[in-house]
Amino acid sequence: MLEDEYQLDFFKDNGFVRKQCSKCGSFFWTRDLDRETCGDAPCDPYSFIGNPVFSREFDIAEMREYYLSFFEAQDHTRIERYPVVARWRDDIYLTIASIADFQPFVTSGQVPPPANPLTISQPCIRLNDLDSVGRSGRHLTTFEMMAHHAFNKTGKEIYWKDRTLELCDELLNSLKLDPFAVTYKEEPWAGGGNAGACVETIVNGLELATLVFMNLKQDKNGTIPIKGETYSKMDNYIVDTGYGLERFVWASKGSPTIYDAIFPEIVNELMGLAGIEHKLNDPEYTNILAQNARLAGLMDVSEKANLFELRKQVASSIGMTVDKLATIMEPVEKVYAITDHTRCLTFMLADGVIPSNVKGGYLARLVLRRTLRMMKDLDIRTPLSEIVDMHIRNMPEYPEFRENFPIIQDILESEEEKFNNTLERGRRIIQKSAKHFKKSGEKIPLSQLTELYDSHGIPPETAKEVASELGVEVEFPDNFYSLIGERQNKAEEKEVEEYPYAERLSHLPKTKRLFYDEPTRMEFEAVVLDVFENNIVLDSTFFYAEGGGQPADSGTIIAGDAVYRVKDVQVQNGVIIHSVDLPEDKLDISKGDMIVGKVDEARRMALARHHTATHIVNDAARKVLGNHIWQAGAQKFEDRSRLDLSHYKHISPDELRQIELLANRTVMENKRVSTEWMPRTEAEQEYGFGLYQGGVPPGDTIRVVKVGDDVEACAGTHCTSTGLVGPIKILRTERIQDGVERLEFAAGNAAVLATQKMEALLTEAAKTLSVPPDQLPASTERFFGEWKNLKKENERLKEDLARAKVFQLLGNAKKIGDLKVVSEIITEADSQELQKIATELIKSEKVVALLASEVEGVKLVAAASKEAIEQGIKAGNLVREMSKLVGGGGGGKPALAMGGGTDPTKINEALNCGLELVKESLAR
RNA sequence: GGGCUCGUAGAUCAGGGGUAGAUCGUCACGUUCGCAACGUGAAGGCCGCGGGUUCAAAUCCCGCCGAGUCCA
Repeated sequence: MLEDEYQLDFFKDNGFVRKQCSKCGSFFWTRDLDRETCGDAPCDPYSFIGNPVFSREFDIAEMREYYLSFFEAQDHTRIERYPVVARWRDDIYLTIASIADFQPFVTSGQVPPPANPLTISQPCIRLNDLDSVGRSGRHLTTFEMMAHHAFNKTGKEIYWKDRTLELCDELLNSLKLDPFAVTYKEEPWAGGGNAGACVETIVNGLELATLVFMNLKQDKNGTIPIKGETYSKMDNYIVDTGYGLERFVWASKGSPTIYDAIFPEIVNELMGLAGIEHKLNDPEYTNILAQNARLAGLMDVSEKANLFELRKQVASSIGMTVDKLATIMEPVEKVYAITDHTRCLTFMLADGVIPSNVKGGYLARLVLRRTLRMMKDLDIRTPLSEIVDMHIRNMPEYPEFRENFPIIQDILESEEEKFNNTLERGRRIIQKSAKHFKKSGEKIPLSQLTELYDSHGIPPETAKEVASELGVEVEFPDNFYSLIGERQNKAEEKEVEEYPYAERLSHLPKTKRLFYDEPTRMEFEAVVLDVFENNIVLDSTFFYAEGGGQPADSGTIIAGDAVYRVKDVQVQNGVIIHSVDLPEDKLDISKGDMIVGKVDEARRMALARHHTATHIVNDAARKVLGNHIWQAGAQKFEDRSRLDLSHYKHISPDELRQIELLANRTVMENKRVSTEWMPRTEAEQEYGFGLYQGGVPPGDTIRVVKVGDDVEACAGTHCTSTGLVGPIKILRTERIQDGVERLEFAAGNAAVLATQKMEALLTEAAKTLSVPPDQLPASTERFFGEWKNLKKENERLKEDLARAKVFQLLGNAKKIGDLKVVSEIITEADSQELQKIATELIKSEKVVALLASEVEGVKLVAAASKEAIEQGIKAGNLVREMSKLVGGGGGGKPALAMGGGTDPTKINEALNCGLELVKESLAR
């Protein structure tokens, strides 16, 4: 990065000098001629702790308001916060910075910003420093990034670097900050495919703001190298600032940690619940916290080794043993982390994240379970929802939190229960495993521990605790979790296949989509713009191309005498490609021809019905289940449609009926379905991000479809009024993931057919039982019960029969030595029956049984009573040899063995063989 | 999106090609004025569903359904 980038008039005019930090070597600007270091930690310590930098203390709400009104007074428009779930992005789950609100379409210049310049305080969530939260005194999972943004274009500049620095400096001056305390450190910035110059605003060791001047984009052929990539200049250049709201509040208070600065009431409450005295007015106590925070500011405490080093340093500087310090700090750190994590959960859940085991939901569960684990450690038994309630009370500026509280409470309760179940299950699994290894006297091996964690969610710490209760040792390496990470085989990145005719298509204009203007017209004329293989490109079309979960239309294209069946329609960069069945070898069409297109109306209408029905069902589900319902995916077919919804528990049969009723009511109300093309930003502001249920469409204008109370950005074809959808019948539900429920339903004709099909099934089943359908449940229950009883009785009878046969069979027994050998064919007896008879026979003394029957081939059973076994008879061996003769195999235990084969003509031979074997065994 | 684990009696689980088990709970009987406890006994199983391999599948293989869990 060129140093010219930082030679600003602002610095020159305000008495700044450029210096190089004597410690880290980076360049910075300061008014203090004697300054040698850049001001940032670790080059400078946290000197604001116990020494506030502003004229007065601010709490969160005051500071936010101060900042936003300051920039409003400087001609910025205040913008409402965006959700912490990045609904408008498909590349990230959570909003990680204020600029994320405007990516990708505003930053790329494709869509105008909601205002220019603007100011916002955007709640952000970053989970990458999870381990440091609570320990470092400054890390948070959730923070508000206060920002002012200016979106410039070549020739239309709002303001750039000088004005940005000036605004920052004025803001700080208005807060009565010592002008000599602030340094502006040069730091090239890159991220998310963009880059630019950047200035960090640092005061007394604390970075308060980052001022990014984004004017570069990643470019293979670029000439500007930054951090191993090459970049080139963009036409649009953006002022991207980030002021840490929480850090401003902290700096204004100078409290030992950021946590004590931003939510002191909740920290104190939790300290009380954990039985810790949080004596912030005791100088000795605050000194410990302050020392800890100052030193923690200098190192990365997410690593165990560093944490121990921190403890050592703090302990020695205040004259305390490391162990004692650790016993003081650990619970305090956990309280801080719990306070932070619950605030994070408040934002996530209120903004509609449903905890789950995949995707964004997993992040919520991760935070939630970490919190519960720490609460358990501290023996805090308060329900999570009560702590979240404290946060909600603490942030009245977000009324939506209170509104969504009932659902949040419900989610938290079910999550707590799930976690307790998992823990309970985990305990049992460890106990089992521990018992197993106790027998062999081994330690539980690492492979076992990784499986416990990977498959059952049992952290090795828990395994150690539970196993030690049983006296089994557990050891695991410090880098256990990173080992787990390495075990995961990285999914191979699939290369995006380039469409083979992409180059050819790029010269064609975008196809006019006339089906939007005249949704009921199915026949049209158009001009052929290009033909290749079996593909036809037209200037305009009424064929809908596959997209938004709606399959393509089919139909015919007629060119002169030739009629071609359209089998697929796809869109590539706005150009619609009609793929047709190739009749012989070549299409008899060429550029410039006029064709007639006919869309298959029945298919189109069926798809449109299912599409409109999807919007209706989505809306009904939201009304029945709650505001957190979000479409997680959808697919339409001719005969049914499916809709995946984010929901934290199973949809009950009763809820399902309500949804179905409500959906059909919307149909019967016959509401007009309206569609309208709107500028993206305007649509977002009017309807919110609920628009993006079905994904985020590209482009600066989006098509807004209103179906009853449902408003979505959607490019699909719809019925013109809800009445045309016809009946809606929900067919089934399925849980496709934890936190996502799938509804399958049919609309219109398909709904009637589906109902008829179900009715036919019922009638057929009822016919078999000769009862009317409404008696089916009672009858099936009765029949099933009877069947069970008969089965049991049958078994009992077989046993009785077996017992009855014993006497007769023993009478026919041959004497071999002093053994009675029964060798018989029992007609019609299956192997189970043979077994029972054999078992009965060997209850008598000195008996060997060789039984056979001719059922599904040949079944053989041999059995030997205790005395026979003692004389060397092994039923298993007998059966094995006998079975070979009948063309099969068999085996078993000395007392009882089963076998069989496929050749019934050899039954007698097999039995004789058995007798011979018994003789042989005895002879030995 | 990728990986792993598990579905057996009302509950918790064992078994892992060859006679379906344990503990708790339930019921009956005994003991008791009654209860708890105890003793004796009994009932309770489409071994998740569907295919395949095999003489034989709860057990092995494939698919489906359901539950859990880790990672991105």
